[in-house]
Amino acid sequence: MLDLRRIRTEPEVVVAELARRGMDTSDIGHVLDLDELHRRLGAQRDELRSEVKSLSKQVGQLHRDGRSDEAEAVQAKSRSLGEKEQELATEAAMLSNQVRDLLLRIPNTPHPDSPEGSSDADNPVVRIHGYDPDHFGDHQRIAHWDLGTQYGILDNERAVKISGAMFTMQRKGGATLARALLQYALDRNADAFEEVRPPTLVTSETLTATGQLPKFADDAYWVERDDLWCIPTAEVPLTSIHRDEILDTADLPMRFMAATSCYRREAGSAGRDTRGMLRTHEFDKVEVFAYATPQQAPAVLEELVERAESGIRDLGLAYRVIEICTGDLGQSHHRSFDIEVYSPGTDQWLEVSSVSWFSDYQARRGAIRYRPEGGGTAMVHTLNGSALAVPRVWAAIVETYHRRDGGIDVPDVLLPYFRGSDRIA
RNA sequence: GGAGGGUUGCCAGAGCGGACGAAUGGGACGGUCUCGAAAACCGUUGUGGUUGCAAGGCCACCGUGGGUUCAAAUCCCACACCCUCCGCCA
Repeated sequence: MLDLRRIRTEPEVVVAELARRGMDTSDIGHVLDLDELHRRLGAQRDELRSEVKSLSKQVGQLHRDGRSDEAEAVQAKSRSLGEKEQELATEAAMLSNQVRDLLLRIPNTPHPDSPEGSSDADNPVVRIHGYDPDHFGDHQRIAHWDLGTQYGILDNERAVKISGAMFTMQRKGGATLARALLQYALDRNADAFEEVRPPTLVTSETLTATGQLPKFADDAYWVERDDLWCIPTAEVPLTSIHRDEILDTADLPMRFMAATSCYRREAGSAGRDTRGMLRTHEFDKVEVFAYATPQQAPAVLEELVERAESGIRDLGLAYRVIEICTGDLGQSHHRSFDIEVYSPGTDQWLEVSSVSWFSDYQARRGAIRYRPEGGGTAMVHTLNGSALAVPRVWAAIVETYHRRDGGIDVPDVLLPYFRGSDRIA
């Protein structure tokens, strides 16, 4: 959520910033109009309230003095003022809700350094590591869904029987690999991040703080009976850990990490990437997260990118880092980088990590504050990134580590998690 | 799921229709005293909205949402959460 006060004081600047996303900025004008009306009515309401209060005090005094007849007259006056105040209060509350509803749907402003662009086609590649198309042999040019079935480590046919399309099931070494990746990602970030095992069913308030609600309700699973939502990422519960709190500035940056299942309806992408594990309704991911001061945020962003990137690098996979352009930035994002792993079997770059800086956009939704030097309170900045999203990394490993003479090797860094075996299959 | 008890400021805890943004104690911060510290004493100590150049003014907030009243922390209703007991259960 953007700062209403800032929209009020420099609307042209906010509009210009939002225009970089290529979006229609007319809502800013609506907000401004409604807000002005709201403040006008609110002031009138407060004035009436103040009068009612002082009249009420008079009534009390008159009664104590035994002048009840006079009190009655004052009561009557106060009553009629109170009715008027009620009307204004109702109207003001309605306006205030309208302003908030609009504000919740307006996206974050992009960072000045976020590259200009209108779609994912414009996302610049920041760097490429370990990619040489001639380096991969024919045995690596087999898609993971074929290899997975052949070696009995992927059983999507039965996953579909159990849960329907776009669900996946790994078996044997494939299941071990999925779990090992989580353990690996947690272990390598344990030096700086507190491990958390958060709830994965959350309230609407929680899902609103990070930005999924109200606009993207269709993308999330909803448990109607209990009005709870399945998290699409651990970012959601981690961000809300300190919702409605004022953090100790000395504690910042505060870092958390969590391995959780993530649930996505993938509404609108039916029929896309249906084979294998490239797009599934449920998958596991290790998320790293931080609350920071605005001053700390840029360095933390860099650190999160470096951590996500080195995790993929140490697995021996080819990857590239791209920066998200203004037209492709998610609603809540201020600045973002994606890490894409190269899948030799499908000859595609697969997004395996997204690292983002949200400025104070989420913090304002969740009322997460700190005390800056010089007094008062201010919104913290939130940042997060996938340390490792399992399915696509799983796919890239199975393809990359397929041996010419058959079998699939365990990447060196995962050996500690494979119960003494050095083969996935 | 059933029965009962609770929810007040940073914490503990009083208040149960009118002068209560809220006693008292603790903590924290500042000061006096001291060579220094402790103790003692004095003072300060919430968040948000709006208005104002400012000083300040006004308004809201005692779990949440409604209601009664001239007036609600205080009365009524609903809901949420916490605690105890019973049931069920990994």
